[in-house]
Amino acid sequence: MRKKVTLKQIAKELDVSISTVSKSLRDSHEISEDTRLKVQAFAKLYNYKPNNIALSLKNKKTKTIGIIIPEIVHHFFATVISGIEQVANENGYNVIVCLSDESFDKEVINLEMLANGSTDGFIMSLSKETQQKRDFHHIQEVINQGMPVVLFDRVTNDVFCDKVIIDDKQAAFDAVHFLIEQGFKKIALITTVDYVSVGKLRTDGYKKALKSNNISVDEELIIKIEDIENCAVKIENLIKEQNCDAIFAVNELFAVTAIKIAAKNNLKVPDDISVIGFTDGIISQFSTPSISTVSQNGIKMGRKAAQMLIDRLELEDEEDEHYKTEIIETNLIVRESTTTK
Amino acid sequence: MRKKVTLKQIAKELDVSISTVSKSLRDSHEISEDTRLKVQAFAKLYNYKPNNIALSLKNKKTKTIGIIIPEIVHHFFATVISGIEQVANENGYNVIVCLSDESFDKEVINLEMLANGSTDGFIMSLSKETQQKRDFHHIQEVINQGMPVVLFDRVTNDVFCDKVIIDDKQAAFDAVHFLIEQGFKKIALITTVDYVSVGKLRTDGYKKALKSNNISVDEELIIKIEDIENCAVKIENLIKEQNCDAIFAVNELFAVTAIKIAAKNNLKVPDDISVIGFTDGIISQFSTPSISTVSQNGIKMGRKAAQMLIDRLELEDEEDEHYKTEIIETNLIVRESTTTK
DNA sequence: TTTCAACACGAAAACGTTTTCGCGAGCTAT
DNA sequence: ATAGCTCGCGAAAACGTTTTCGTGTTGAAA
Repeated sequence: MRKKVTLKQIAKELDVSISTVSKSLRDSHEISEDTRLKVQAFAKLYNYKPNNIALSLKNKKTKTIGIIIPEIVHHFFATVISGIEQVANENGYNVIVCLSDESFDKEVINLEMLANGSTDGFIMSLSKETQQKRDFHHIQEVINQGMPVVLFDRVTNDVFCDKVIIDDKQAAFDAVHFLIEQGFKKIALITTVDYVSVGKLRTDGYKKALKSNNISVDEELIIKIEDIENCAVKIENLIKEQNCDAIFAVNELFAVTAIKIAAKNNLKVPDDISVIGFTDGIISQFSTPSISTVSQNGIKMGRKAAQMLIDRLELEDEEDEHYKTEIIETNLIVRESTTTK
Repeated sequence: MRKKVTLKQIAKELDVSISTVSKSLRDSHEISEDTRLKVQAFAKLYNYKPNNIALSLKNKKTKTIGIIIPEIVHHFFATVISGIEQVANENGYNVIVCLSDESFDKEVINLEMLANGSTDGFIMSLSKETQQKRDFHHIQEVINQGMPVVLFDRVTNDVFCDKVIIDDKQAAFDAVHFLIEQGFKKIALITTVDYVSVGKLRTDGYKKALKSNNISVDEELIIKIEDIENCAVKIENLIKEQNCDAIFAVNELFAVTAIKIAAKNNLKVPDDISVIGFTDGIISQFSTPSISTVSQNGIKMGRKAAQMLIDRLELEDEEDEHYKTEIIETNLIVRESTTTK
């Protein structure tokens, strides 16, 4: 087993000082060509690579970005990570991923764990529980310690930092407006409970679209799902009791479930009922019928978030407290689950 | 901005030595209760937390696991990460994720980057390109340096280390055997090119099942997909020209695509043709009809891999070269895409 | 011959820990 | 009174780097 070789060992072998070795490898002009070449040859032979940990300690920079997200088994989050990783890689950064599992405590623990020197900054999306408690002291804490944080998707106004979001309200508005344009009048909404920020915003967009088209909002047509487990019954009730002609769902799980339940009740999508989802994930693309949806462009979101974080890290000198909120454009992808009335 | 406080700063403030502070915080009996409590109170006040990087350097342990996978936007890999993260967390480890993007070069770069002190060991699944080139020197290299490596799913016999796999051949055998039991005779196979190890194994299982049931293997019924882009035409040809009564697909993308194309050609699944996929991902669960499939249990795979790696890390003393290959059991999930003939 | 610059290199500090060892003060026992 | 022991603490090394500064040797200029 050939353990990694250090500067000290090279120095000893070649009978020079550690400084000389270090300088040689960094092509310092202080070192004679003779020595320099000798050292470089030796280093190459033994495959010397500087130890990252030592460098991190010395430079007070880890070149590592911490990502904290609710869960990874979720296509949208996976795409965001993918985007972050691209930009991180292009800039010589690594990413370390922690999952909060939608738990406030885990979010805090992970954050504190990584804040002790492991990362230079964070990119995160809030857990449900955190959004519910509205407790963001842990995030404020790391910001106060001088670590940049970028929030994405599930953000909050209560903490000042860079953010990357989509215009959830506008996107929902567009989707519902599209349905109205196609001639639908009785449009139901399947959304989340209000404390999930994006759910709330999409609900707002839905209502706004109806109002601006002079359709009154019927609360009977709106169902709010708490947890995914028992959503089926609620949706079934909706479909059976209200004979709506279209459904807007705030995520693709709700959308595909609605489609399945419609089929079960002998309603064909899109002939009998049109459905639009949110998030252009695997489900929307591959289900039958494929689902018209609002594309969030997770890759772009991740890339943007990473770029903002790295910019702030490399700026570094004086930190301007001028935080930005970037809005990633969405677009409506029309597929088979919608038609014209 | 309250920067993180260090031992040195505490020592200075309290006018004691660094050693005294360190020992106090670690409840050393060498320190009088007076001093100990004083230091602890002060440390708590200033929210002292030891710097991970410094600890890593000192202990020569990072408590970090490197994960290198082909891509993260892939439900199976996401579940594996999820499983790894669970066990890592339970044991006080962090995970740092790198994506090879199916590229050999990126795999090498990532591996070398992380091998320079950033992680204690690796969990990885080979990129397609790596499997094609059959070049594993980079992996052997880090193993030689004394870093444990656990390979999962896409593994190779050419490198000696711990592995976690499913019995791909057996699982495929079971799936095809199930189809035969249901009365199907003309069973097609949609698989990958042979250098993808798991694709090859599943193909073998398919053939074995046919033979053991005295059905001859018809190469016309087997199509091998190189890249996902142009799989549709090949599958369409298959469905049109061979009137098979069932299809076994080696992943869920192939399966769902087959179903879509069947529908396009006025063949109903499962009435006209039965389909079994591989990988119990989002698609299989939510497509219509839902897809019968072989469940790989990614979470379990990830948990097992992490446990094996950590065991080896904590064993540490003498490394027994006795590498194990764990096999995660699979199970056939029967849903709507299959029926009886 | 003296002076001074250039050259080539080494010593040491610094990053933040933990841990071993040593040392002085105070006490007990002979 | 003195040896020896315990207690409480500090100095220093170690992990692997980079970088500043100092220093000795050499050669050339005055």
